[in-house]
Amino acid sequence: MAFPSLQEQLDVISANTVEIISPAELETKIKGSIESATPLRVKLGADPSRPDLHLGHSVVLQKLREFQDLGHEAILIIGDFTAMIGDPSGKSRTRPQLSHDEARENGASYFEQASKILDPEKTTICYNADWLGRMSFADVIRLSSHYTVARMLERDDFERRYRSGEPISIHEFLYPLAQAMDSVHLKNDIELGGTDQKFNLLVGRDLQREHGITPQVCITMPLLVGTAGEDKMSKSLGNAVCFNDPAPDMYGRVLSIPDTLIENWSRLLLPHESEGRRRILEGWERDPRTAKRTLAREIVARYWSADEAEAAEAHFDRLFVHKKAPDEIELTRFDERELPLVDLLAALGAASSKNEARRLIQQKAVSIDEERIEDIKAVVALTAEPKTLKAGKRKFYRIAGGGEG
RNA sequence: GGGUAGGUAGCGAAGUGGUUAAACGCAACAGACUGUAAAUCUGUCGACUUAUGUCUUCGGAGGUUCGAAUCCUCCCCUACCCA
Repeated sequence: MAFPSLQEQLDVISANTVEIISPAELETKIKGSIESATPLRVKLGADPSRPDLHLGHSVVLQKLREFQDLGHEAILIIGDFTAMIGDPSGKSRTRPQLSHDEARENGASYFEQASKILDPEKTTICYNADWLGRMSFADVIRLSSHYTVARMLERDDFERRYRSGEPISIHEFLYPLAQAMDSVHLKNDIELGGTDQKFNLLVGRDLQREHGITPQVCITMPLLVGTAGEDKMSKSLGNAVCFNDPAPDMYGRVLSIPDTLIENWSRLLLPHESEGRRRILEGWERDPRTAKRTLAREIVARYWSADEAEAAEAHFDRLFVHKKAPDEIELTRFDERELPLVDLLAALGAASSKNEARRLIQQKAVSIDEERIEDIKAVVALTAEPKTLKAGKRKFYRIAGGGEG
């Protein structure tokens, strides 16, 4: 196929990037690609130990998609080998060591989710256990001799942890090398990653060079800030919007971001040519409410559908703007004819303990059929006719009793 | 192998014999406010009971004491220094 012109490609590729190492090499590679009519091989590593993709992942996936649309080859590497070892880095010490099957399964799930952004037909998937798993201990030692401790400690988080006295396991030093081996194996032209991957990407570059391969160009993308507006988006921080979040949840979560994030999210998460993106960027300062609603609808539409986005918005308005109960709530039927409210809340899962249930009641958070209940000893009559129970702002239940149905 | 400093609730961090279910901060939850939020204010934040009492918690196991997160013994874990 014919590739777009050099300038066209450079414009698309460099949009939203934080750093390109190096722009000159990128240009050379693109030129070569056009001349030889050969697509560039663009690598993106995927961590299968966390198979829940969220909007943060989409920033980099989107960039990979842009490469695909330019006619280049997208290679998704599932790090099944590294996941099998288990990565204790930093806070998540409980990160599980996955079995090979689990890692493959998660990898498949990752690909399925990523297909909401990527063109699955044009995506090559590799599993790095295929080559890393064949290395002998001697191979690993030889590999590790390419890098020094001092250079490893250049990495931001290693340096920080070392200085603050947090443990760093030896094998963590091997992760960048393992990832770099992927680049040596694939002989890819470009590697994408978030800014937190910069060090790892550079190791790949070095290692390729030492193996006599033209070093990859490293492209880093910004890390998306999470819904709370502070830290980067991450599942464990609870500030993520996941690809698989139900449409109404997704809509609500996007709508709850601070106004200051509207512009950044729109730039990073909506396709360039999108009409909504243009409207938001033009008008968000004047009317943040409308802009944010547009943003939320666009995002939901992308992962679900336009119809579901509309429905999610209607649902949200009903619940939070008009403070009404949602249309459809699952009905829970009890055998008893009456139950203490406290027990009821615990049984429904609205509270994790009876103590917590009492607290909710005392805090005026519980109502039945729009009627607030403040007595912690209240007993609820369970009739055949369902009642609507509300606990807090967003927990709704429909309850009914009487075994006779 | 030797030494030093540590391991306290989801996280961070006080507390070194009793009035400590354990200060304080963050997170979380609820209420008020609002365009959803954020910010702010108020409150809650081990469990069971609802009355104010019981039970379980301060790395683990024992022990001393009327009484221990706090003292003793052994063990496990982490960081740093020396070898």
